[in-house]
Parts: sequence; C-alpha cells; structure tokens
Amino acid sequence: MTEDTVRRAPVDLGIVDGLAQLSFLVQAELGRVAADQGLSVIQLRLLGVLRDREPGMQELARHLGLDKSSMTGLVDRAERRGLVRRTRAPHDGRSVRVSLTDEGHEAARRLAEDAGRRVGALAAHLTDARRALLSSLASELVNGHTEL
Amino acid sequence: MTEDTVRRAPVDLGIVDGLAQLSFLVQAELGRVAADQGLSVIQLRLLGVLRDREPGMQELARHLGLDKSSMTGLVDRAERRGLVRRTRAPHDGRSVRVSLTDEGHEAARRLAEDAGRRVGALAAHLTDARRALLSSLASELVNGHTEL
DNA sequence: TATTGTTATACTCTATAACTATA
DNA sequence: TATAGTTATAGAGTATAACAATA
Repeated sequence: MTEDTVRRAPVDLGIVDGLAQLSFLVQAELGRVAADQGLSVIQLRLLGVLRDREPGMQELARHLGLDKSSMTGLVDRAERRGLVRRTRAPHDGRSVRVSLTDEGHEAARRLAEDAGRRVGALAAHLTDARRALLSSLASELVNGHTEL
Repeated sequence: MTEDTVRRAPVDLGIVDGLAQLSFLVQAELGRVAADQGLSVIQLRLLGVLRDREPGMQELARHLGLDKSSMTGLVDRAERRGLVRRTRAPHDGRSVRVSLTDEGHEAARRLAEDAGRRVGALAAHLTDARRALLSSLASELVNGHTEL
C-alpha cells in the first residue's frame, strides 16, 4: 500500500518474471536506439542480421520468426528507405538475395554503437565479475536455444 | 557417444549482444504463450499489470511506455474481447479505472502459468545455482531501472 | 508437384494532432 | 488553464490465403 516510500533490499523476481521483465527493459532500450534513427526494433534486427549475411527472403523469415509475406513488407520498407537492396540469385530464378546498401551498413554501424552504449548502461552498475557472469549466463541460454 | 563429446564450448556474446539476443528469445516465447490464447505480447503485458492494480488510462500508458491514445485502442480491444472493463473513478469525472473481468483474471492466470512453463524451460538446463544467480542478476537490473 | 516470393486483405499496434469534458 | 481521455488519421507490422514464376 505504501510500498513506494519504503526502501527495500532488491526483490528477487524469480527466474520467469526476472527474465520477462528484463526482456521488456532491453526491448524498450533497443526501441529507443532504433527510434533515434527513425526505425523500429524489427528493422534494427533486420539490419543486424544482414551485417554478415546475404540471405534469401525465406531464410530471413525463418531467422526472424516471421511469415514470408511479412518479410516482403519489411524488406519493401527498408528498401524504400535506401537501407537494403534485392538482387537476383544467380542459379535460381525464383529467389532473391537481400543485402545492405552503403547507407544500410552505416545505419547498422550507428545502431550497434548506440545499442552498445545504451544497453551496456543497463548493466553499468554491476561489478565486472557479475557483469561477466550475466554475459556468460545470457550466452548459455541463447546458445542452448538457437540450434540451427 | 556422450553428449559431452559433441557439445561445443558456448560462445560468449558479450554483455550487449547477450542481453539483446536473450531479450529476443524471451519475447518470442512470450509471443507464443500469448498467441496460444489469441493474444499479443502487449495484451499479455496489459493483463499482467492489471492483476494487482486498477489504474487509470494515463497511469497505464506510463507504465507500459505508450501514448495515452495508444492505450485507448489497446483497452478497447481488450474490452471487446471481454477481458477488461472501464469503470468511472469516484471523485473525478474525467478519469476511468481499468480492471480485469472474471474472464480476464482467468486468462491472466493461464498466461502466467504457460509463461512459467515456457520461459522457465529456457533456463531449465542451468544448474540450480546458476539459475538462482541469473534470477538475481535479472532482478538487479530490473530493480535498478524501474523507478516506480 | 514443390519451392520462392508477391499480392490482396484484414487486423493489431502505435504516434501526432485535434477534440471533449472535467477540474 | 491544466488534466484525463477519446477520436481522426496515417503508417508500420503481422498472418492467412491465393497467386505467379521457376525448379
């Protein structure tokens, strides 16, 4: 009832609420990073994926967990902004490959830099040891559930 | 042959990529939990907030990081689904209070249960000690950046 | 027939600006 | 004037179903 005025030791939310609320916190920060460049989180993610790949639409959709028809619109809008281009795949007349333009690379670089600063700030008050631990635990979860 | 012989050493993504990718992983799981009930992540979050509160629209918008006009639509759609109701606040003719219906409470319970199962599964292969550590670290970040 | 991608359609989510009603 | 909320509008994001082109 008057919880706001009482300074408590940090409450452990439990693993599920902790992960859920942390994910909302990080997503909000990524949303601000993207919004600073006039982009959405999914566009930020798209540019991030394309930094070191040149996938087809289907592969991209699988990677982002979207339907292929959603990819069409996503890539359309990124293309309209001059960030990505479609090129025809050499030996298959059906498929295209999506790649970053120069402008797209520059945007991706800025986004990564800003994300580094702003997401990094979320963990800034941790000790180095605990931050390394969190990094290791996050990687462990991600690696355990990204079996391609 | 045992799994240990084929298991690679996990790659440490670094704190920023680790947190970002973990947030995408958790959000995807929450998306599946919500989709199982025909809902979106933001509706799941709305129901979660309303479980122990009866806030006004403005307060709700602040809590979810949305504009008040976005709240109108969000609550409209939840109301149309029979999950929440608007009631007039007693001493201020301008404001309303949003609360869960019985059906909304039941949906929120199911969502929490499913999220517990599915988000919990993400951390299932951690040792108890490391899971407790992750819970503590997640809580520390959330508590450090959720000044209510 | 199967695969790759697009189109048509409908809905959700979101913000900005203008508005109403109450304080 | 200020605050609480809605409406009008525009755009992004998403999925389903149907389609075209290529393999």
